[in-house]
Amino acid sequence: MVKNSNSRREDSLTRERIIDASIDILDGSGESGLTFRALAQRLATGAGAIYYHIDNKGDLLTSACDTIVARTLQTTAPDTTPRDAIRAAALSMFDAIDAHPWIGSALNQAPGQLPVVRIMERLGQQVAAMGVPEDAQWSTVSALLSYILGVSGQNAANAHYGRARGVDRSTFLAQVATAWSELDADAYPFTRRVAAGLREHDDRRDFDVGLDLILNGIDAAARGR
Amino acid sequence: MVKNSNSRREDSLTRERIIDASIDILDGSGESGLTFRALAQRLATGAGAIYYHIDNKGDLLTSACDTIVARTLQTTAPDTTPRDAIRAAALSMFDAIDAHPWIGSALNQAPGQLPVVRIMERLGQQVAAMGVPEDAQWSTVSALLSYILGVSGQNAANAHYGRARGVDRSTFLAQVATAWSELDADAYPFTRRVAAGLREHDDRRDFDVGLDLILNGIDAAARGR
DNA sequence: ACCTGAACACCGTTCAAGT
DNA sequence: ACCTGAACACCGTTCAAGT
Repeated sequence: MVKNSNSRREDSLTRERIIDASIDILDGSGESGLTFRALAQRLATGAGAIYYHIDNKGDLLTSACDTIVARTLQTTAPDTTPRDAIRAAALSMFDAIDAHPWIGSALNQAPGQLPVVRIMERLGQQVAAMGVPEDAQWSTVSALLSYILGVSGQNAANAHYGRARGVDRSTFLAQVATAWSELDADAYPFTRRVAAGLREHDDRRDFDVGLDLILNGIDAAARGR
Repeated sequence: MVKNSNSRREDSLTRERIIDASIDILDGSGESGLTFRALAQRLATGAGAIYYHIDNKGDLLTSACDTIVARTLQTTAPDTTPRDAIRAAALSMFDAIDAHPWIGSALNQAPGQLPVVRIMERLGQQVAAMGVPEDAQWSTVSALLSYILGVSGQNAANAHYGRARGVDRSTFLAQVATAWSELDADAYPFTRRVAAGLREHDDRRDFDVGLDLILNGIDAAARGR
């Protein structure tokens, strides 16, 4: 903080600048667009220079993800009920993944790493505040976290799939809906029944409803004994 | 079925043989071990020959995953309560992912594809049997599916991480636990408190508890109105 | 200490050529 | 119809050489 205050040279290579450039590339071209060559070109440097500041590609992706997660959780309302705080944090994560789909994939590749821990910590503090007994807090938080990461991963995969095929999200969902409606009627009655509605479903609302289901279960267990 | 009954030539290349070989490689060397070159060598053929039977690597991975998922769901007990049937299906999926960690990753890369649909269909039929009203079935199934896929993905990532570092699962978890216990005490009280217990936690039991939480929420909602 | 960029050891995929 | 295997267009990562 004190010494080496601001980088005098505007173009000096720092870990922060590398991560910011990575986020730009990831937002613009998706996960497959982030290569060391593309990154080096954007930063007007050599590919090898990046390794002076970054361990490897996994480190780069996790750090970029962590920047977004930290930013996202920071801007979440603090003084509400624990349950509302969990919901607010989860929904703001959903929105962040909607805006940066690659995060969903990055989170699922970084078990126990900082970005996941940030989410876990937020959940854990609020689960404790909800009155969940101490010996049940871990599994409760795990359940919430798994649910959030599961939705994240699927959203990321949907975005990735759509991008790869060069179609937008809704046309991709329409293709899936068509495929589902053509499945065998005896073996897949539920999937066929649900296929038609797939197009007009609101993912964010579905996420919220599922969250409510889990929170109800937690509340019941916390009050139950 | 009728014509071309059994491949006369023991070594003729078929889609099925390719997928079986892929499963062997994935089980033995993980996702990064599955390359077209390694596969071609194992099948004593050229790399390009595989493309005559398989669209691309994604298709290959999804198909290999689907083989395991189909096998897994097939061997699940049929005549129990809907709730028990959901639990049995989910736990057998957990065990399958434990045995073949790459499935967790494959499932999360194949949204709306056959292996995921198989799980969804199973869940959907039992959710309907639980008495969940029709207009709530989709979001209910989505919640269960997201939870299962979330746990899958994390298990797969844990296995992948461990393999990459050349350590087994428990030493990897021990490393994570150490890192967690060294986090800032003010910012990460929950994570630090939980770090010590990470080593001896039973993932399968945690998964079961979380599942119960969601199923309780579903039961309450189904009876509630 | 920090950066350069060629080189290494791989990938998935294609495609002319074979049978 | 099915297979071969060289070739193409990439990757992440390393490392001698520069400043």
